[in-house]
Amino acid sequence: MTDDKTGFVSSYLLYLLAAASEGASAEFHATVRDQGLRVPEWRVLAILVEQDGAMITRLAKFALMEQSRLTRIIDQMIDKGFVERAADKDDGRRVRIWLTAEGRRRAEVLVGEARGHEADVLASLPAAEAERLKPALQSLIAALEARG
Amino acid sequence: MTDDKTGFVSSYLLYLLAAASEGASAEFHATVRDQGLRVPEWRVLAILVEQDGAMITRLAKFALMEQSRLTRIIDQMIDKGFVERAADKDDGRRVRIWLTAEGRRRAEVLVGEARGHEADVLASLPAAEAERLKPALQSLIAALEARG
DNA sequence: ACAAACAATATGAAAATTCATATAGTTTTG
DNA sequence: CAAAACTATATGAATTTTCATATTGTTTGT
Repeated sequence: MTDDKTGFVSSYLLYLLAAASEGASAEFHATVRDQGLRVPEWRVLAILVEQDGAMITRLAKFALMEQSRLTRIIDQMIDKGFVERAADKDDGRRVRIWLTAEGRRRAEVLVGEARGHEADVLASLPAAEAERLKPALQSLIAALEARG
Repeated sequence: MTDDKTGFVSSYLLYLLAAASEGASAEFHATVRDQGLRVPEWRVLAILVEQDGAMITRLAKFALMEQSRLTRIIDQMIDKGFVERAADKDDGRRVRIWLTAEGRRRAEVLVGEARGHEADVLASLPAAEAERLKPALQSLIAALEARG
């Protein structure tokens, strides 16, 4: 960050993406930790709010993490009383994860704060740029997916 | 990723940033690993190509990782013969990291491939969007830094 | 209906990461 | 100039993450 605006790294797309992601997330992650949650737990909760009962594999894909890691995070979230495991009755291999009442409460509070923080970040950009940012990212993500 | 284009998460700025970063990086990280390097090692090499002799703290900031983690990664890179440690002679607390010949060779090959991959990713976007992507990210990063 | 191929999750063991703090060197202050 | 405050790096110990693979259940092909 400090100086060196000319080198390879500081104008390299993958670095810019990582730095933007890191920088923006760090702000909100402080809020998450203040509420006694770890970042991966917050990610799972956020997904479940709208996809309650999702299977492990799907959660892992969305939360951008490895399946075996997610499995262990779910273990912890169960211990903390945020979610529950339940076997899918049509396909015994599948395990579906459901929010508990407490989990949903926590998730909803955080989602509200996340929306606020997002608005805040976007507000710190020129309006024209703020408007184009999310579509640009969505289009990049779609392009990446399209290449397999 | 699969469906659900409407929920909170899939249009949440921080998620889009993380997903774009993850998705784009995953492609290139395969190349990095094929060359027997770990991702954090590649990050350090890329920075050193243009900031050889940087101190630990600065490297950590640029490589977006914690100092104590970087210290251990440097240990490994020394063992592999990619970099060397040297105390700063003006300030004995500082440790500067220098590329070895082998380290520079590796770094340069990878930087070349990174440029190629970046061009490739940008080429998979409409030209108008490709053009605006990096400036948009730089402006976001700057805005985030400005808020401290 | 059976074997083979496949899919979803879990788990052991090794390795990496984090967190708090120790250590060593430098600057500031009274 | 000594003590206090600070800065840069390293390190122990606990925790997380990864990687490979085991386990369990399902689908497909014959």
